[in-house]
Parts: sequence; C-alpha cells; structure tokens
Amino acid sequence: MNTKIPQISEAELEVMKILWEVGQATSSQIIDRLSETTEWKPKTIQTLISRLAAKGAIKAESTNSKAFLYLPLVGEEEFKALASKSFLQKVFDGSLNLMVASFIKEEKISKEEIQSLKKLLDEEG
Amino acid sequence: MNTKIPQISEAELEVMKILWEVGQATSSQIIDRLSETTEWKPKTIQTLISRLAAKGAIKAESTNSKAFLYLPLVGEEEFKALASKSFLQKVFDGSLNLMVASFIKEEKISKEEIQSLKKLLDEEG
DNA sequence: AACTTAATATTACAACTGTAATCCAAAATA
DNA sequence: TATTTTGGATTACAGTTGTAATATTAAGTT
Repeated sequence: MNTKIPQISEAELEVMKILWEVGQATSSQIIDRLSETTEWKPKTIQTLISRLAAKGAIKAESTNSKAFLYLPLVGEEEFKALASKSFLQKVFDGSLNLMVASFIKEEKISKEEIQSLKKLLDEEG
Repeated sequence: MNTKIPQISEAELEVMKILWEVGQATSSQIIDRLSETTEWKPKTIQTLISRLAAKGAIKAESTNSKAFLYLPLVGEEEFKALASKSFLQKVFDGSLNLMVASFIKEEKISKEEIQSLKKLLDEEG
C-alpha cells in the first residue's frame, strides 16, 4: 500500500480539517465554514481546495450538478501522527519526552493538563 | 522585553542547533559540523548563516581575523517551546493531550517512552 | 433566448525556502 | 610579490505558500 502523504500547508490544513469533520463537502460549504473562522476570500479558499486536489490530498467527485464534492484522501489520524513525528524529529531529535520536558520547563503546560496527561498515559497501561 | 522570535526554517534550524550546542562558532566550524550530518555544500551553509543573521536569529561578531564569530540571539528553549506551541495549535487545536493521544493510538510511542513520560510528569508533581 | 450567478480553471505575484554559484576582498602561501 | 585559498556579499533560480483576481463555462432566472 502507498502510505505516502502529500505536503499539506498550514492554510490547506484548515480545509482538510473541515473535510475530516464532515466527511465530504462542496466548495461552497467549505467556504461557508471557513468564513466563520477566517478572513479568507472565497477565491482564496477555492485555491486551497484546488491545490489539495492537485496534490492528491483530496478527491473531487463529480455530481449531477456543476459543483464537485470533495472528499479527503489523506486520513486525519495518519496525517497528524506523521506531522507530529516530523515535528519532533525536526525540533526535538524525535523525542516526545524532550518536548514535554520543554513544555514543563517553560511552564507552557498547566497542572491540569499534566494531570490529564498522566491519566491518559495510565489508561494506556 | 522583546520576545518576538524570527521565523527559522528547517535547514536554518540545523545551524541554530549547532550554535546552541557550542555557544558560538565561525562559519567554517559550522560548515565542518554540518558536513558530518548533511550533504550541504559550504556555500549553502553560508547562505543559511547569512539568512539567520539577516533575520536577527544570530549575531555576527567581528574578530581580529576576517571570519566572523556567530552567536545565537534566539534562545533554544524559548524557540522550541514556541515552535511546539505553534505546532500544537496548527495540528491539534493547541492540545498536547490530543497529540499524545494520537501517538498512542497510532502506536508511534513505545511502552518505554510511556513509562518515562509518566515519570517525567510525576517528578513534576 | 438573454442575463446573471456560481463554480471551476487559469493566471498573478511576492515572500520564504532549498540549494547553490559567482564575485570580491582579505589572508595565507609559494 | 604573485598566487591561491577562504570568507563574506551578491545574485540565481525553481518550488511552495499565502492571497487573491480574471477568465471561462455551466446553471439558474427573467
């Protein structure tokens, strides 16, 4: 199987998030959603959609109408796990531990978050 | 105080890492170090150094000889904490928790790492 | 059918990045 | 001193990204 994931830029990622959330959408639906959270012009969002399609991150499915239905081809979890891995590699020599240590040291993490993290790790067993 | 940190690209970060490690270095020292771990041409590395200086991420200090001494102006911990924060914001809505959960789910984290993470968090109290 | 609207496709354009090469001046060497 | 080497400054050039505008075409409306 081909696990190769295309590059997805920060702005493009916002489009992906919507598709991951709703499963599929037309461009106007994506535009509506993103207009709530960003200042991006519709044309800008269209560009992001087109680029994602060109990269193979999403699929443009023809419908009976003129508008396409867009579906994610890249999996959310898969993407996020890979992005995390790349980030850790780049910044912390691949160590999640170092990252968390840095957070603690710089006090970028609250007591509450530490507690819930512990819980998370405990559940994992 | 001015906490504004300049953008540091992935390749540039490799230069920063060396300066963080050794504290200060001439370009040829940086080139020597990076030549051990990358295939970058000396000129490429010079470019990275120049760009970092132009961005204000490092300082070029004159010496008695022709070569400058380069020193980091951006702090390692500061940079890493901010980079982490940005990454989490971008990918996991700012939640370290979600990131760790994703790691666990995708099995990108070993039992050992989980243990040492727990320990880390426990020490934190 | 003519006109307007909406969606897609094409084009734009600058900043940032990766990846150098060329040019120039100072320093080391022959 | 003439020459080579070295470090820095300037220039290069394509791909990615942010941020659209314009052009085209299909669909809906009058």
